[in-house]
Amino acid sequence: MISVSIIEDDRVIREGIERYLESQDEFICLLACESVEEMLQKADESCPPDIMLMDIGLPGMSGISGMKIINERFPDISIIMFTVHEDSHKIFQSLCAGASGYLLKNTPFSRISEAIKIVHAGGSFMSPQIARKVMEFFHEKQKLPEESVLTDKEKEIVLGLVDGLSYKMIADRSDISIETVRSHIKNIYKKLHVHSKADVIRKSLSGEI
Amino acid sequence: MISVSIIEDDRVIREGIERYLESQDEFICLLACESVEEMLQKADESCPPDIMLMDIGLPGMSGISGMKIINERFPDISIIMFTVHEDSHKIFQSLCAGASGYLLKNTPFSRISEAIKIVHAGGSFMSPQIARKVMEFFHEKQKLPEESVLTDKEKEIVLGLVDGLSYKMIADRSDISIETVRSHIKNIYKKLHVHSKADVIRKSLSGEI
DNA sequence: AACCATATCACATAAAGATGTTATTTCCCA
DNA sequence: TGGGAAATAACATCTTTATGTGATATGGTT
Repeated sequence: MISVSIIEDDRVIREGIERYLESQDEFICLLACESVEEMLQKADESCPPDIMLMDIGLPGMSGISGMKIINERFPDISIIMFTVHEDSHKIFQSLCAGASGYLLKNTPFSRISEAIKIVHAGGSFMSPQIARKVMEFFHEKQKLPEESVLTDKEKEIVLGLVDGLSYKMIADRSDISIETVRSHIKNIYKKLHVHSKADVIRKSLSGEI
Repeated sequence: MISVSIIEDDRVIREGIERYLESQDEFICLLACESVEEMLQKADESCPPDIMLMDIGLPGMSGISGMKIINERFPDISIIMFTVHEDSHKIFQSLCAGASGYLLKNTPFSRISEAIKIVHAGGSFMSPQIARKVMEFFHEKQKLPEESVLTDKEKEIVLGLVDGLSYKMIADRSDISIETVRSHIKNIYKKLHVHSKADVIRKSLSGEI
């Protein structure tokens, strides 16, 4: 018998899952709340669930913040995120915060119960779209040997941008005119196919340049 | 109809999978080889399979080296690693080399065909034990939880900046006015003692926020 | 009830950035 | 030896940022 608690603000979804799990012999649904706050208030410290199924986009405290708290207070609970978010940031935030599973909301009930069983058995489950993003995260690490297309001068300018300098400051530091800095930056943008300083900084810091 | 090729040195396993796939209407098995070298020699350049199922521990060239070559020569093939290895190093090597799926050899046929279908549809699949290791990789990343001075909303804005969005785009994404974005950013700058987007991006990417 | 942090929005303005066009000089190499 | 990057620079123009001042609404704290 696997005990499960649910945090999900959409009543229809919450009660749907609750009823589905209750209809299965192998599950018992301890609590179904609509916010982390409610869960924290109602949770029975002496009898935590095996699995917590929680939404990310919750009223009040976000699921990601909530997960950290729940993980601290109940370290034995395995948490499965349950969300519409396919946004990479959210996914990696969730994984870093300690999720043991990541399900998209379009997942059928049968799959949800399967994921719960997998996680309870010590495995992890991600919806295929999520798994794809996670795998792509690793793939990118691989395409480092991309020799920079930038010239030495251009790299020097990029370093200035990364250091947070303005065009004027870069010009002073390299002892060239601000117009030359502009010129270099225009070329850098063309070569990297970007249109803002932010993109250059991000690419540079993530090792893409 | 999904076309599949197999590289697996164990004849029993190889032919077992081949026969199973051929018995299903939705699959066609193009090639079943016992080494990367054999595959490379026999492969029909004009008609690559949709999916390549390959072992890691192969005679001659390893599956990981082979995957890199296959990925280069046939960039459209999605590769599913199929192995007994639960060794983290092998897993991450495979993911970095471009795998789209990772199945343990104890996976039942029905699950294998399911994984192939998922990958063919653009998702990814990992056996639960593998998914667990991948997730644990991220958990470790969460070392020192330095509490940010920023509010959730402010963090949301910061993410927008890091993504290279303009104020206008951030406003649209968060469904607030650009004036509110300005307002948040002013507060963020004050809290972080910075005076430019570049500084925020750098701090954020280097984990200072 | 008064207070404070948060989130929202507006107006204003100076500074910085993005982008196009054009031009000169130097140095390499085919 | 002439063509082509690379570095330098100027001018123009439009967009985006940075920053101040101020206002309203909400929710929690004291």
